[in-house]
Amino acid sequence: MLSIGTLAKRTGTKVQTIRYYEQIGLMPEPGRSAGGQRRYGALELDRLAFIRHSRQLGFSLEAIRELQDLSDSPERSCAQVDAVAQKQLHEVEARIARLEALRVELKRMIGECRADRVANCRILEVLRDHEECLSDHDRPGS
Amino acid sequence: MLSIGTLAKRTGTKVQTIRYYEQIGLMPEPGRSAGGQRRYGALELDRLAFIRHSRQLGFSLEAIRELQDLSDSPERSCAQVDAVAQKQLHEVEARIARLEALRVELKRMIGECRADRVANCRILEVLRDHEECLSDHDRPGS
DNA sequence: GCTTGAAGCTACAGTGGCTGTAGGTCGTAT
DNA sequence: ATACGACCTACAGCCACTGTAGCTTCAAGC
Ligand SMILES: [Zn+2]
Ligand SMILES: [Zn+2]
Ligand SMILES: [Zn+2]
Ligand SMILES: [Zn+2]
Repeated sequence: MLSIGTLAKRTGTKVQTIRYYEQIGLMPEPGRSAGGQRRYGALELDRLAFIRHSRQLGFSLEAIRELQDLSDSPERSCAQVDAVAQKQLHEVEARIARLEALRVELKRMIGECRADRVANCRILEVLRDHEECLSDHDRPGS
Repeated sequence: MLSIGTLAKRTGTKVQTIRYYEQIGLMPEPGRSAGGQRRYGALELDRLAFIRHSRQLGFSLEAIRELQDLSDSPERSCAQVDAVAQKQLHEVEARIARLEALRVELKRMIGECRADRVANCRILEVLRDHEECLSDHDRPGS
């Protein structure tokens, strides 16, 4: 039986994160010691490892919930699992494309600056006026 | 003089977002109509356009605050502006590298799945065990 | 001048995925 | 028996917004 701290160390997770996963129903409520402290077994260790690895691959907690549910019906076709992964791949590719466009624009901006005074800094000029840009980049953020 | 709604339309911003920028001190407190509604001029329009364009290029609100402050000292060297942009470029490049690794791993996972049953779905196997992966990808998220 | 409906106002809660803190309790080694 | 680290709950905070409720103001049409 593992304490929450030991489980945390074994999976590279913070203690609070494990409690958070329990709170949102992603991790099951574990057994407790006589004094009320959480005690975990191998099952929970595997489950948390699955969650963490999926997070590292960029899956949302919602997607992970879906994958876990699917994983509990071993006889079903894995088409839905594959669909979740495909969707994740598309999202990653879309983000890459967007960031790649930003990269080009930033690099151009920086390359055009003659390292002079703020008054005629090319970077600020571009930031003030999107007309100076070559690509679109409608949605803010990354 | 522009109402907040007109300013929002002109800059492709939501009304609430403008009020939020004011709340956190990124946009100045504007004048008000007799009835207490916000009224904006060309200065505020420019300022908001700068914020929005910087956001589209992925700068954080904190970085934008810094860029605005620098922009107010036109005689200074633009080295600091360039440094902010460089840092942003590095962050974008780091994120691309990370996402690229995820992309490869996801694609491999999906490619190896023989579209059978959940019980032996390759995708779930990889998610259960990072040993199946080729790359590291320590930090969760994207 | 009056009505009406869109647009504005404040204040606050919620998003995702955690992270940090305060103030108390439990477990275990000595 | 005591000390101290690990645990507990509950809640606030992060980023950059977005949405809602319940009200007030503005502007166009008559
Ligand atoms: Zn410059
Ligand atoms: Zn642009
Ligand atoms: Zn499969
Ligand atoms: Zn892996």
